[in-house]
Amino acid sequence: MSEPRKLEVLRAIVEDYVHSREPVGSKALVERHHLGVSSATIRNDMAVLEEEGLIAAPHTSAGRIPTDKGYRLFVDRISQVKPLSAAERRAIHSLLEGPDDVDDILERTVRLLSQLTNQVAVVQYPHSNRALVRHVEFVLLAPKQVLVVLIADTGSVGQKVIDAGSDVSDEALMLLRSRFLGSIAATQMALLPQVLPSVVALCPPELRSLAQTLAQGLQSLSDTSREERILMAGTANLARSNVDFPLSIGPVLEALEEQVVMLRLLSDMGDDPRGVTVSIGRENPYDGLAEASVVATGYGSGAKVGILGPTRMDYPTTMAAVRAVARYLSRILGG
Amino acid sequence: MSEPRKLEVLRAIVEDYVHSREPVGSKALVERHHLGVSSATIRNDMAVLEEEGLIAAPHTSAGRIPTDKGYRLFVDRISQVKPLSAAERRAIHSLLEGPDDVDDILERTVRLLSQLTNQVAVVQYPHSNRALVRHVEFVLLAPKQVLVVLIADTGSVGQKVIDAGSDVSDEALMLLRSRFLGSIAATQMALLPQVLPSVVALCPPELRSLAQTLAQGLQSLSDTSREERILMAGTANLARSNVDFPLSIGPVLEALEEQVVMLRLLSDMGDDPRGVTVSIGRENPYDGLAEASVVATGYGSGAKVGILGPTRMDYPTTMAAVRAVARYLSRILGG
DNA sequence: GTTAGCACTTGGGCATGTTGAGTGCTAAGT
DNA sequence: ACTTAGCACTCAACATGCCCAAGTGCTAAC
Repeated sequence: MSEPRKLEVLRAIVEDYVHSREPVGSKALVERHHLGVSSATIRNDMAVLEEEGLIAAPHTSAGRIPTDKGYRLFVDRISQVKPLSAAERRAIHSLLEGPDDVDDILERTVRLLSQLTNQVAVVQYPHSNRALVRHVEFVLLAPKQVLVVLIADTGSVGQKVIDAGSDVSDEALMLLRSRFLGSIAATQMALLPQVLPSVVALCPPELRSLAQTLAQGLQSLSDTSREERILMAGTANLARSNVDFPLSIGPVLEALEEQVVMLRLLSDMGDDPRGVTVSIGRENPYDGLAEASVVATGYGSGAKVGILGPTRMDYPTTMAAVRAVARYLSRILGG
Repeated sequence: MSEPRKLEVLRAIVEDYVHSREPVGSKALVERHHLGVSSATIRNDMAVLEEEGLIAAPHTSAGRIPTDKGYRLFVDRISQVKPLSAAERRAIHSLLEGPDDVDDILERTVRLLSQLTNQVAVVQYPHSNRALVRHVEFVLLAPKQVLVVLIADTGSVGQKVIDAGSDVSDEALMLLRSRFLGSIAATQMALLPQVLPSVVALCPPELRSLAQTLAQGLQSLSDTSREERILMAGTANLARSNVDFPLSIGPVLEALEEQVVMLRLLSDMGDDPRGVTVSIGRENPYDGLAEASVVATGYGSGAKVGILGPTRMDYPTTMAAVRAVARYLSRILGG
């Protein structure tokens, strides 16, 4: 049996199954695709594919459906990236318009991606490592509570309330503010851990403890606060595309609500900004996603965008959409 | 037939149905509740209840289930508020601990409420009308782009990128910042619309246009930005509590994703902070929620907290949980 | 290596029968 | 004027049996 045809058969099976949601048999296959051979030959090929664990039969006399492994091969070696339609391009383009507010852009991006793919779209807040410190503000909320605000030149604002331990005076805060601002303005966020200690060290002894606490606050804002948040949209698609429920949505919704889970999931995936990464079914580390696939890619300086949907999804189109959106996102945010 | 018993029968039906998820018949009713009469009598009563549109039979020889109208009567006149369990009280109490960061608190609140009720919990960002302006910051991101930051004494931070139209100098921004700050620091957010114009008027003519733009930005931050956002948690409960799917979750998820819909829904409900408001099934203005109920109440100075679940829910317990959470929230946020 | 043909398996659809929960009604009891 | 026992009736849910179509695997011929 010829190797190319075997792959061709697998491709046909995947495509038909994704389209029809029903196990596909040998006869239907030769009808819909003009492979130059008869159904009997296909049957032989399918037997081989089944032996190799690429497809499986739900019961004796039904057609075959792709396994996770089958999808994997399909994605890796067979599928061609589908070009986007003109309408889709236009939709993505319109993202370029409007205000440059990061939150706004992400919000619209995730919405767009979910509409484009009919799946749940997920986007991680962009990494701000390369962003520069633009402004620092300390605001006294209560005698012992200070609001620390860190503003980046990208327009992203981080905030955090910290407990100072003892009473804080407005004057002390003013002084520290100008000290910090003078030392770290226009430095990269990523460098804060190295710069901050020296600022603290230079403070008058009686303010050193407070300065230390504030520095910690700033530092935590620089790395954790934003990057560890995600935004999502399109959860309703889970219910829509699964009218007959091959994918039980309960566990999936749980996973989506646990930002920690999603973040791990995303960061475990490669982040080659040119190619998208696909994680299929049980390849996912999280059990609730055993029947789901994640298609994601990096954008900007390492954050992720992607979608989550049933294993039975149109990978070529989805991958194209994710990739295109990631590109535009990189361009807009100047990653 | 005695009026009190009729109500008693309705209550028994509602309680049993909520518990068992199955139509309840006359015989099962007399067995589980010691109403001092026979099943035949109950049957008569049920016929009356059906005539009045309070209960309905899914098909000829099945038990009855409550209608929206039945639930309504149950909620309004029959049900007793259930006290919370000790564990529940403890869980709510633990909300008091931890940092006073508004976002943090809301996040935890909504999580807690969804666990308490096993429903989808929703909370609206608190109204900041009575909050005072604590700080104002203008940050130049690009030659024509200014980031406007408004910080309240509650620790809430509003941000927005605005387009200045023409190039802006750092000096001009500094000047305007101190002008604005001097005029509006410690004034109520709600008063900004009245105060801001005079600040603009007092600016030097060449800066007036920029000042106007900035003032607009500040004002929009003071009212819209925060109050019109909602936070939710527990969407997975939709799938869990509906294994047999009397409630098709697709439309509900759609509604939940549309913040606008949820906001209208919440604000259309009464906001008596002592009592909770319930909107049952088709009473909801939104079609997708025809099989869902919303239990909500106000907290602080007018924002809402609540839950959304299937019409068939345990109203007394749910209402108790919502009310208790709203009280604590009011207390913490000092509404 | 491919194909036609064929026997075999099996889930799904359908028609039919049975069961049991539940009703509504009537007539008798208090 | 209520309440109740009794009974005939209805109907979803379940079960049973049957047939059919789709699909397979195998074999023998090309």
